[in-house]
Amino acid sequence: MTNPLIRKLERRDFLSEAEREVLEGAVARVKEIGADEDMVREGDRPTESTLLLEGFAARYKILASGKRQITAIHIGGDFIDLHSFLLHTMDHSILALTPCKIAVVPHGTLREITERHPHLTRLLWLSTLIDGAIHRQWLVSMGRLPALGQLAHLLCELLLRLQTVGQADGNGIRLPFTQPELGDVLGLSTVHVNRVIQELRNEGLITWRGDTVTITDWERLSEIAEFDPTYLNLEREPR
Amino acid sequence: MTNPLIRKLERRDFLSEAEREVLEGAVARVKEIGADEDMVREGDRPTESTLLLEGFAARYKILASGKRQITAIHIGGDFIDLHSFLLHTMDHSILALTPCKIAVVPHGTLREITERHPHLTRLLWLSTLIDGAIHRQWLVSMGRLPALGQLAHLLCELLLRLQTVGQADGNGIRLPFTQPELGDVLGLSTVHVNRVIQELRNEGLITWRGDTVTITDWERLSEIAEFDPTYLNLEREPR
DNA sequence: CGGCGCATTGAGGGCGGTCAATTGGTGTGG
DNA sequence: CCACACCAATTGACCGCCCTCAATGCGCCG
Repeated sequence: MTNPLIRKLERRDFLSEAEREVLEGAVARVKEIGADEDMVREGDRPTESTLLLEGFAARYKILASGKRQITAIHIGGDFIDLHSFLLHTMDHSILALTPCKIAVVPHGTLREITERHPHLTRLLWLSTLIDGAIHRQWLVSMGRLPALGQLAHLLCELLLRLQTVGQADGNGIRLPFTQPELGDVLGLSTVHVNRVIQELRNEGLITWRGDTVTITDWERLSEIAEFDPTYLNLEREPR
Repeated sequence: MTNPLIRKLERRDFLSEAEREVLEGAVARVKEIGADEDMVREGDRPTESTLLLEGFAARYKILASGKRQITAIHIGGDFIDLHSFLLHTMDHSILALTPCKIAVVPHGTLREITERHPHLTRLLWLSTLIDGAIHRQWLVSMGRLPALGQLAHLLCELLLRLQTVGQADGNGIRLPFTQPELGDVLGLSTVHVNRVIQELRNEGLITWRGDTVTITDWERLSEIAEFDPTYLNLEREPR
């Protein structure tokens, strides 16, 4: 199996054979994580970073009220806590939403990459910049879109991101999120998430059976979401 | 005047004399921008990045409804669109909230830094990671805090960030934002921003005269905000 | 002096929250 | 094998935070 990070980076730039080998060689070991298990916890100071190979993971913070806000959803190919390489102390936790397979990369290896492989370093940097661009887009959706548009936007984004790593089936994707989890992503209550999902269904924009979501009317869905994929940086060009 | 970026980075790590010189030398020229002027526009493909020396700037997107969401506030020392070095196409615009003095750094110079100065590269990368951490915190505030807590959190954050670059006067800061602008930051209406400010005032937590805000009760303000500065990465340690 | 945008205040309405109950699927222990 | 617990999905009733609309006063600038 090809490392999905390589697939993700090659969607944005060209990797040399040597660079691919460095990436493959950076993996110290592969680990399995159970669903609902924390991979990293707030306050930790990890000495290695984890690359998500399979499964879904989420960054989150818990508030004093017990409420939870999920700030990112990660899929195969995402270098989940590459951040901790430079940020050191985790200011949030990361949770496996499904059983996950992860590759572990020691921070020492990452440091060596920054010392010896400038182009590869730029691409790793790029992947964290794309994370930042996604954060900004979520801020826009949360701040200024009604709940319906916000959910529509999330679905548009996830379809494109999953397509990028070959995990979409046409306009259908496997989305193993519960409605309470979706509420924590969107900053909404479970009840309201349920109603908004039904509205998208009733309008004929999506079908949602079990954990499989199919976008049946991309045109109208992306219009409701005011979706513009620029922020996902899907252009392949030298970086 | 010392480059405030150097001050910002030295708050997080130690720079060598050579590195300081590289940073100083990276500036191609210094420019002045008028208040309310766009520094970069959505869709642009800049060939240079801008470092904010003095003033306040904001990243924002405009929606179909005409609504605006500000996704970041930048202060002196922030390398505003360092992102464009790797992201290439701007997916949002950047606005000068006040008259600004900026330093222009060509992308070619940044590329050379990544080729020759790995440690400095890591620190520039770090500064974009801190931006990302701030985005995540804003997501938490927007999603799960009531308006009062959200505003309180913004004030706590800005006080610490301005202190870091020596722009605070004790617990007082100069905040040249209008209430409509604040609304676009917080995702609230102007009317509600006004009411929430008054509540903070009436509770004796802050004073707000002209564009000078003083935090008179940090204890209670940070409690309302559930403020934890970890995400700002104010620790000085090797990166 | 007149125009414009910001700060402020009041009135009324709606989007989304809370509380609560029902249904159904799943896992567990008696 | 069933009783029971637990959680996700769904629905209804009601509530409240925050929005919209509107008006007033004020400061700044042409």
